Amino acid sequence: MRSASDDRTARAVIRDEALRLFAAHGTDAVTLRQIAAAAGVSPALVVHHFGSKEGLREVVDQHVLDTFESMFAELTGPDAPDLADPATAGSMAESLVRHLPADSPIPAYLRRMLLSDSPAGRHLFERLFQLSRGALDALVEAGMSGPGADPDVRAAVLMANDLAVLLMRDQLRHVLGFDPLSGDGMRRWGREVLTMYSTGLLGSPGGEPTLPTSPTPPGPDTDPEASR
Amino acid sequence: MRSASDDRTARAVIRDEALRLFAAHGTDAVTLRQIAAAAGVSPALVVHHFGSKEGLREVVDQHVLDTFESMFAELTGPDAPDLADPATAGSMAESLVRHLPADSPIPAYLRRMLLSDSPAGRHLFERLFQLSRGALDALVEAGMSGPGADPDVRAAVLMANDLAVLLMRDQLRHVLGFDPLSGDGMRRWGREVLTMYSTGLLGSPGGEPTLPTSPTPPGPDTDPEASR
DNA sequence: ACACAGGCTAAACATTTGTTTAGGATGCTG
DNA sequence: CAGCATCCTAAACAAATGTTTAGCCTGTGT
Repeated sequence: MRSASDDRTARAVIRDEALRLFAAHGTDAVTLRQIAAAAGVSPALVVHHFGSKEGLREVVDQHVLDTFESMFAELTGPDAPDLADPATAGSMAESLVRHLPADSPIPAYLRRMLLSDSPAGRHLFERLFQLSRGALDALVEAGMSGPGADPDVRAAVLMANDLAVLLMRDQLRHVLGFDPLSGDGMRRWGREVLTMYSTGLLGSPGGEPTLPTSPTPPGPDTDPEASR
Repeated sequence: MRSASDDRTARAVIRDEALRLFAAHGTDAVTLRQIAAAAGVSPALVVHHFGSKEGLREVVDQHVLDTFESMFAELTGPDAPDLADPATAGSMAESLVRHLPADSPIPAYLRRMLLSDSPAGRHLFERLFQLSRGALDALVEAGMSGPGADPDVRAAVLMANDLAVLLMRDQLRHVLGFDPLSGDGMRRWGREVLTMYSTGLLGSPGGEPTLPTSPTPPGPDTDPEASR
């Protein structure tokens, strides 16, 4: 529901409530009457402003995509944070929740877009893949990663690992007991991931006395084959 | 539609077609009339056999869960394959598609279960987490992995990385150009993941920065590393 | 032969859905 | 004030959905 004093136009209120409901339950599961009720207007007004439910969905889609793009413009823009600095080199999912209020419905909405096979979802996924591909190149440039046997696949693996937290956020919170996208959760999750990225599963993290003997991984190979 | 000679009972045909349609489009998006048409029966017969659409959904759910459990019984059973052997130690998602016909709707159905927040989905996720937790213990026991700073989180990270391929299968196929859960795709994907798990992103510390050119085409099933 | 049970269907039903229609209120402009 | 555009609503509408009703058909046991 909206508060009594709200400087947003009714159109904006409808759009925001639709975004919230779509993110929580999926576009198909939400009815025009639910949206209208949440926005405090009549169902007919929703259609009046957006033409149809599909029209509303497209406006919400674009609104979320615009937010997404403007948020990542500063990550790839002129003064982008240094990817080589492990303090700033967070995951894409982390960057997302860090730039948004904690109760923002946008991460959940992006999750639904990524899981759908709509054109918008595919476009978003391609954008993220480009982003990951560029990030891998930057890591290689900085000497923090090898290109792998197949750089495209390596970039996809890194992206998949990253997005997995966003996609399974609720289930992970349930089994782990904390939200992996909360401030504290991101630290705990990120520590394991960074350890894995830097030394693999066997690496010797500082301060773990109970580790088995094996001093350093054999490191038998780097890039046995060229990229395709 | 069903072929003329089909030894399954109509009840089984309905269940199988419902599974296929549910996996492809989601339970809510599929109507009783679609299921009936696909099974070649009347909508009323579906209700006659299963009471309601919800009853049908529960039967399909249980059918898929039974298949899942029986499939993983042999992975944790008396003569379980050796987790320490890299030739058999595939991911959970891999094991799934390996034990199923290529056109089975079950992976897609499990995907939808994992992404839903239904009790069945949560239960399945917990089962997978237990499985992953046990697999990590076995890896540590075999000296192939450290426990990490936080074993629960490490097990969750490994599981998330694993399930990510299942959840984003279609999108990954779209950007990579191949199905990461096909036989060939699993090799290409698994190679990157195993390299990462064993040595991290940098490989051997003195790794050469330039890509060696190699005429070797993709396809050989030789594992490049994996000490053993 | 007869009754009867089970697999099965056509048709109707109640509800919900997105959408349209017709018009009310309010404020701005000549 | 008159005219008019804008924002908005109540009510009706058509289509689709899950479900119920009533009954057909076929095989089987007595």
